[in-house]
Amino acid sequence: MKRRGSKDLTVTMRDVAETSGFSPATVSIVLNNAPLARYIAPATKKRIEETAKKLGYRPNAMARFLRSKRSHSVGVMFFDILDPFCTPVLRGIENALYQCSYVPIFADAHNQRNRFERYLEMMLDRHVEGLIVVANWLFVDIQLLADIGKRNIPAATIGWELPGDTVSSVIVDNEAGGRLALEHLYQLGHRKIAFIRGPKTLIDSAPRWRGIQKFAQSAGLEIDSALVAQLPDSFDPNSGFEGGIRFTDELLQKKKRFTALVAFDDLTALGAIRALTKAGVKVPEQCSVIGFDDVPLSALSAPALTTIRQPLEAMGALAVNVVMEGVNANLEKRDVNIARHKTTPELVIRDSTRAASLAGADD
Amino acid sequence: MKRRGSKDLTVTMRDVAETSGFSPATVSIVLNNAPLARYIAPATKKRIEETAKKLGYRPNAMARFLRSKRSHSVGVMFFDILDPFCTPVLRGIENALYQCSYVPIFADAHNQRNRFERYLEMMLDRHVEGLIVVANWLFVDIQLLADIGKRNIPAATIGWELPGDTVSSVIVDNEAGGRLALEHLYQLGHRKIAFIRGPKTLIDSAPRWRGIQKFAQSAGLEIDSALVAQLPDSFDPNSGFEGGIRFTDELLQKKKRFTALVAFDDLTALGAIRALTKAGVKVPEQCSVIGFDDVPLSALSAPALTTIRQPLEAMGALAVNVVMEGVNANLEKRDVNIARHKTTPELVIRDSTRAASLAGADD
DNA sequence: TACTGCCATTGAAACGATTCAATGAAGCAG
DNA sequence: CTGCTTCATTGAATCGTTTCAATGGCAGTA
Repeated sequence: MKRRGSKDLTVTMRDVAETSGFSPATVSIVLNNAPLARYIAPATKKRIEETAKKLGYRPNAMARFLRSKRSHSVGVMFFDILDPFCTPVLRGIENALYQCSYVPIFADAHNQRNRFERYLEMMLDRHVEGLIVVANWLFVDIQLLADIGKRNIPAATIGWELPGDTVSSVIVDNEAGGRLALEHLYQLGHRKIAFIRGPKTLIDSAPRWRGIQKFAQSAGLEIDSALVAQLPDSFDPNSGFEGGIRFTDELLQKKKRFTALVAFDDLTALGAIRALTKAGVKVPEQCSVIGFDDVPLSALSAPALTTIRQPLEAMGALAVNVVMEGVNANLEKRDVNIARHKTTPELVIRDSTRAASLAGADD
Repeated sequence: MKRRGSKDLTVTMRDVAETSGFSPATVSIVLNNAPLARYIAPATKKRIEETAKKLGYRPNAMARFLRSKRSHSVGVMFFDILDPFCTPVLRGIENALYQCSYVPIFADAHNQRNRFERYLEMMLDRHVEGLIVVANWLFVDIQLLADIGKRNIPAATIGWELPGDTVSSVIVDNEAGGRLALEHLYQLGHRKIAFIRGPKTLIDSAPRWRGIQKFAQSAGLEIDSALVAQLPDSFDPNSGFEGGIRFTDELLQKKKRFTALVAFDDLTALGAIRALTKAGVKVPEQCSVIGFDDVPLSALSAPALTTIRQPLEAMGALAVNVVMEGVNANLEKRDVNIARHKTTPELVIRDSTRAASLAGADD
């Protein structure tokens, strides 16, 4: 006795085969439209497809994966999903994967190395076909590279680059962004400008600052080092906000005049605005503030934040494309060549910046 | 010829068996600590475990799932991940699943019914052991219930209740929250209070309003219907913000005096604040505003938002517990009884509310 | 008639685990 | 010495597919 276990309501491929009068092999070939399907008689195809539909047959993904060694899933690892940076990226990834009928296996490392490794293991065990790592904080070393590279699973990082040639990456052109930010303020007539630089270990910090410096130089603008602060390293995604408050306070206490402030990112900018407002400095009337990233809440803050936009959703989608390209290359035994994408940042003007000439009497 | 395919670096259970000198059966029993492991000699166990480790054996999840019919994964479906409500919930779910070594399969319906159904199908195909649906917008009907109920996959909804007795739910006590909000303003001395109610189709709207009404009645407070607005139905998660602006504008145009405003949720509150500020009404000096949810950005807004907090992260974790309870019940052939949790909201006082007596001269 | 090639279909071997019934070896009572 | 337990291990079936090589029928060519 094979089936007939009355209560078992899962209909298997064998069921379809038996009811349609063909063999499981034929059913498989037809339903997957495998190469051999060229030879199958149209009538047969039709009968099989109909019975499959009639019985409500759904292939068992696990059996299929086991045999074909394709899991149709991609690991998606975040370093800290609470960082507002991540949500649009997640959306972009999810959407792109959905287009390919791939499923995301979601993981959040909570900025903890062991958690990251544990998840990595779980994903490898599940034979994800690709891996996407969203990391704004520099953190992981060569180990990831080794694990992933060896099993040649196509991988891509977002917001972060890895040395070596085994992992693709999608990042924004931070230098261009830094330039854009300062250029905007400069064109508004600001000359006394304060800066809050990013944490040293954060990979974005240096290029953004470089962009700023380069523009300053080319415009003949002098950067007053007394007006430059730097955020400390931290894993708390809200630390930028606190830092923005703290360093703006310090800046204000120096009694050095400035009419504009470039913040490392949006959260920092929001903190800066909070501090300025509390100190009685009106934004943007008395001081312009510009952020970086354009995280979702920046449009909602008061005043709405002028910022340098990263195309976060598009970056998520791009990473998926890169990974899927790798998957297909593997499949067709082609060589996988990794990609390094640098997306273009965009100035988004809202209400936190204003022309310097209109800025009220200062101090 | 069996193995020795030189390049195949996956080590299988058979490899462990051969190298350790025992049979695959024994290896399986030892490595899973199956019931029969009681009878296995300690020396054998040790040898097997050691060779497994030495060879770097990792069980093939798919083979395991196929045979054992357990996927160790849970579907996690959001109606719109861009809603800031979702992020902390996701974190809570992820964290709780991680504790059980379960993996979340992430899906985002984008508020689209067909997308929801498609994802549901994908999850069923993958034999997720449980399902969690995070929905703030009422949307899906009996179909979900049928699909899930029939295959008796334990399911739980967050932020939303389903009729019937097949799906568990975790929601906040909206009525208590509504009461809390109004009570706070009342105790601050506010008597002329405006309200922006939630969209009709949204399940939270009615109970929150009921809580408000009940408190008003018990306190002898009169609700001026001219000061009550209602958000329209919409799927855009940011519509609350726009709505907050629009209806506050309308309220202001009526020239009816009010010293406080209860917004349906935080985004609405932020919109209201934006509109008030633009109209020259200072928050909280001239008008207090209270929100609902305590989404992450509420702490960062200017002024920081006083709100009714939903324990979002805890709710996510709770849903996981409920589902895992169901999974275990199924496993032990026990009856699965669904749960309906109602969590307690909490007043979070920040900077957007202030005592009415201190409110400046009005109009 | 025999050989070749194409068409349509299928048998059976994987894929890598889990699990149950079976086996053999001891230990012990009668 | 036989029969019964308990202990330690294993053979073989199974989960539901995919896929390769094989099969037999049929038409066309020599």
